[in-house]
Amino acid sequence: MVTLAEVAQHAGVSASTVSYVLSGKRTISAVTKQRVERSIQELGYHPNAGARALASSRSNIIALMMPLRTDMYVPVMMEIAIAVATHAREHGFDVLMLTGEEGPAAVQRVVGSGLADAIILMDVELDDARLPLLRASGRPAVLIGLPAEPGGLTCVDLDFAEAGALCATHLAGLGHRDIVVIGEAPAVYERKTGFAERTIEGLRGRAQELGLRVLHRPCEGSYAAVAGALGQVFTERPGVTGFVVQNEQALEPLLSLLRQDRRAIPEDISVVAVCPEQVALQGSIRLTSVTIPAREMARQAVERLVAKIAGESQGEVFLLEPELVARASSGPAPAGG
Amino acid sequence: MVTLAEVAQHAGVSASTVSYVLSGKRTISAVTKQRVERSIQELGYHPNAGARALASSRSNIIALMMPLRTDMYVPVMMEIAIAVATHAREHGFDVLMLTGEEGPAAVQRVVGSGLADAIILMDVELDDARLPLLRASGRPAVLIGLPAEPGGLTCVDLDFAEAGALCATHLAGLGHRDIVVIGEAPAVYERKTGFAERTIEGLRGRAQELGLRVLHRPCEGSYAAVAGALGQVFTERPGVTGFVVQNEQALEPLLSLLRQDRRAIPEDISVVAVCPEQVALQGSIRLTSVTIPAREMARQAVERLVAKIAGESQGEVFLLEPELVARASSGPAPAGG
DNA sequence: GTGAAAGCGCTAACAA
DNA sequence: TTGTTAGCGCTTTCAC
Repeated sequence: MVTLAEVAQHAGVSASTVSYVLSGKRTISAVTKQRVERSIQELGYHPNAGARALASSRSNIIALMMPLRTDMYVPVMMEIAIAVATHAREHGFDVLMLTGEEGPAAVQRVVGSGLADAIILMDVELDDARLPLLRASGRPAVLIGLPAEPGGLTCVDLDFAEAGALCATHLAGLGHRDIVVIGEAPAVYERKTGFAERTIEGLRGRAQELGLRVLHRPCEGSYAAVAGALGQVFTERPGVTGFVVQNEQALEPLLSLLRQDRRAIPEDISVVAVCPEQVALQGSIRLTSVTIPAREMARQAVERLVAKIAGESQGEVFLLEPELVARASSGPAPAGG
Repeated sequence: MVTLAEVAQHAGVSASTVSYVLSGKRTISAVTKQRVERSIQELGYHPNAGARALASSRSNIIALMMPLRTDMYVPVMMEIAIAVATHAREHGFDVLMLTGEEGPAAVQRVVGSGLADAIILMDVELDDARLPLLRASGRPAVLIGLPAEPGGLTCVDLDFAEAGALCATHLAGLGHRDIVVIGEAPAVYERKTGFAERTIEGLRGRAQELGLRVLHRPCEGSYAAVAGALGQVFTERPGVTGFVVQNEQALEPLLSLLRQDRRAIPEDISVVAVCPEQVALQGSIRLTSVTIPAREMARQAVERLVAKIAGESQGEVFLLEPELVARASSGPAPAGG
């Protein structure tokens, strides 16, 4: 293994000079710099991560804590994780992947040991057990999601209330009066992550202003569950003309069932989805949707975190402005109402 | 920050004793051990990861290199990643997530710096640029996937050839004579990851033995692409009665289109999928399938890697035996042929 | 069964 | 602009 000392010797300079060439924390003459860089090349030197972390008390690692449930919401999570890793690298950080299984203790472990300089928490619950530990640790942290009490922590999330409101506005603008929301699985609401609730609240508020009638149905993503929900919905609300769907898994079953039921989209029924753009585009019909900007959330989370590590930022809540893109799945409410 | 020295002082023992209590690498009297453990508790001590890595030249970190493409094959990748992290923790390792963007250089970086003790590579291509670097580094590594030249490297993968063969056997056993394979997107074949090719080869070989006629169609996962492929297929092979699908995305569109086409499953058409179990179970019909055992692959990869880190294992190829589970989507070939 | 002490490879004062 | 040096907190050999 090549060490900094060997590089120094090979280049005929002191160890600190090599270190400073690497870090750029002090001005080095062009010649010296070149000599050192050449030696680094020739010897194939890689700074030892452990030694560096010990001496500088910075590991240049960000911990990313994933959700507890593997099955849920998967594409978004994956997209966020990859984007976090990518942006972290741009700032010289690597990403340590923590799963939920270890529980809140994982926070203490990686932070207490100095393994990670900072943490990003995904899938934050309203009253998340990890938050007290995080606050106590004093380490920089960013939450992707919005707990009930952000108090001092930095949060990045989509403004789901506004997302819901946008759906209501869009459908109302097209003349719909009676709409149904197919929501996430009941388990999601039970876990109290908040985003699903915020969506429906925002939607309900706007619906009231606009005189829309709303029925909300949490629903599993399986074909059978969607079929069941749909059956009930059409019984309870025969006049429904608009669907808002916040449940990736339920989307294809829903479209498929409506088709079987000879209800044309968007002529008879309009559908608006809250989902990642990719999902809105890949199905049997291009869906009008409010995009969940996974990458942008990841980017912001990393930027905020890096700023905090550098001591340049305080706890704040950043809600991304949602955008509704009208595509082929929504249109004017049918005349007969 | 609490250090080992402080714990030692608090417990009235030497630093090395505390270290040995922690590592268990030498016998300690019960009393001493208890005293030390109490001090650790009381002071809230966490061993410093950097110092530990420096002194022991072991980081207790495994690097997991994800695929280059975010969009492809996502649920399986996510499942593997989570399972790798979980099993790694069981062996005291954390997992560093590397994305493909950094390219093969990432291998050198994490391994050269001692950041990671070992690497797991996902989404391995037949002629993967990372492999020479990996071999040169001499670090323990496990590939999930099977390159053209494993030479000395440990590989874990599903025996896709056998998976393909199982599909042929199953359909032949039900009396089908004319089958179509809906494969992965052309891009997957172009990338030469090999698994898709191995499947079709295994299937073709068995099909020949059993007198099956086979048409293979790579296909994008979009609804439109599947519709196009299906149209062609029924023109070229009007007598087809069996489909084998190795393309998660294409599954729902296919089922939906067959339904629209008034072809009943399994009465008119049998469908066998190669996919994760979850995918086979969640759709509109429970699919006969060969399971892609993501978790098992992850588990094996970690076990092999840990063995290699401990110096107990050499390079070997482990192909997991596939299993076909007959469910509702396959049945006897229709009588009329 | 326990302690003393020499590093591990690097960073960052302090000096020049 | 560069060099000298004292640690960073831990592991592990050597000694008892």
